[in-house]
Amino acid sequence: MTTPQLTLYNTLTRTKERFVPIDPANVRVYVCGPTVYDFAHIGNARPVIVFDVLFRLLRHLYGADHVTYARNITDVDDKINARALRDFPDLPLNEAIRKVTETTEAQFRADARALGCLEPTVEPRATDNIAEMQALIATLIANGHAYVANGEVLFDVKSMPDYGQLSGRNLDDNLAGARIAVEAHKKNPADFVLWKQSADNEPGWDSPWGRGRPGWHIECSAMSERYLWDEIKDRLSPAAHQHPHAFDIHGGGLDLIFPHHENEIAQSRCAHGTSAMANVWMHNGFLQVEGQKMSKSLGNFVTISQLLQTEDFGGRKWPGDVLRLAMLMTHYREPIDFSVKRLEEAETKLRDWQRAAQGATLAEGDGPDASVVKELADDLGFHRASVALEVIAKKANRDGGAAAKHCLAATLRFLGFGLDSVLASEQGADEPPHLAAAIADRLAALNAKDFAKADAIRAELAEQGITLMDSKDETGARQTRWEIKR
RNA sequence: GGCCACGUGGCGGAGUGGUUACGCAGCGGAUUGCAAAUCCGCGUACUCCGGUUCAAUUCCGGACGUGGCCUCCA
Repeated sequence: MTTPQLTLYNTLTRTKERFVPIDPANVRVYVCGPTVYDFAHIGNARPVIVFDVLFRLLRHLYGADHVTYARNITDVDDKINARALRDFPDLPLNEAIRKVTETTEAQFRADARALGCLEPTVEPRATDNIAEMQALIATLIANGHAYVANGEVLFDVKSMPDYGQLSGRNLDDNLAGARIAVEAHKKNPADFVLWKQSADNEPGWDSPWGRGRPGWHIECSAMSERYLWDEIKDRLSPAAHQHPHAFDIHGGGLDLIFPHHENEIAQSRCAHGTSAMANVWMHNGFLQVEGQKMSKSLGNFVTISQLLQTEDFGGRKWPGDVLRLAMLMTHYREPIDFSVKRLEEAETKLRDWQRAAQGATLAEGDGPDASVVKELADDLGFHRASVALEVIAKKANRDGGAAAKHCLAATLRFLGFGLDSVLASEQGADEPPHLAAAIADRLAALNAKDFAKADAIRAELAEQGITLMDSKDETGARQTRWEIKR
């Protein structure tokens, strides 16, 4: 089997391109992670899931030990401060902030796990990288790309001739919008903050520019530099050293293209004097909820944990991998209208696959089917991959489909799906009490041709959400399997 | 106002310059004591208006519509 060529859509060039890693032995990916001030909502779940699929695919194509995936945790931010003051008014600010960020971060990790996502290779926190940010800022000042004004350090966008490449907009276009507040101390209205002063009651770190805190964009420039270049550069190939500081893929939501990613590029390229921060820029599309923009005021704001743990959405709880499939049913760059119906469809599909894969025993090294990998390798064509999966499932359901069954199970595992999350079976440990006795009674009734009694037992179980499925074994004796809706 | 996506059957969702996936739901059949599960089969679409072409859902232009960014945001 030949390894398929990976193709990815690059926002920078607005085309699908063959993916060529700078160093195939060290494929490097950075994705903007959450700002930990509140529960992650289902919109946040999309990039987490999409880039998890990319991570899994890269590990498959290049080897699990040859991919570094960094996803940051932004734990310094004015929204966090506000939340800390609101929720813990009696605590000292730093302690209150830690409470907010620690609980939110733990919740985020739990959510990501429930969605079937692997942990990234590194999950750096902004507050652990303040020194790196300060060093980067100092370099930008020394290079003439940043200046101090009014107690702030600002990036000078005019100092970068090709600023705006990623978003495809130039500074004059932005000015025409006239929605950028003009601040007198800025040389140019589009100049953005690298470091800002903190009041005594705000979190802050000492710096050459006074006690303050970093701007948002500088965090990602500093952390990607540290974890995708500085700390691993000794292992990188000579070819990689031809392109110092640059890494392979940078991802995030569509909304981050401007200004966040644009500004990251400006900072990193100007600090290091390079022509590219990352070679490929990938952005996932947005989602709406039941046809409307998700917002707190509309009351359709749904968090991941609400979906998993409460009955707020559709009157029931949803398994994490159903949410995962609902998210992946649509290509990652297309918009999604998130709805109960969509979740139900995902669940139906997942249940079919899990039924077809039931009974397979997997070994550790069992990998995905080539047809599925091939579709994913074409710009993460998950939907086409799921069609390939359906083909395998059909084979598995036919007589003598043991090989297909095994292949299906291995592929599901590879894609991050459980094998029984929407299916409870006799193999499961959670058999309801008295079920075995009820089934035995019913079989006895059937053998005595007492269909009325047998059907009564079946109806009673159905009310408990248990579905019975009769079949016959090789000898012609009746067998009963069961499933629970959960 | 500027920039960027998108518009396919009841729903989800691929794809293609000519023969029009796939899934769900629906319908019919096989199987079943009856079901369920499974298998087999069937139907309906390419926003609108121009243009290019022997031929467009697919290419070009325009209109309309939806969403996003331009300010914190996945």
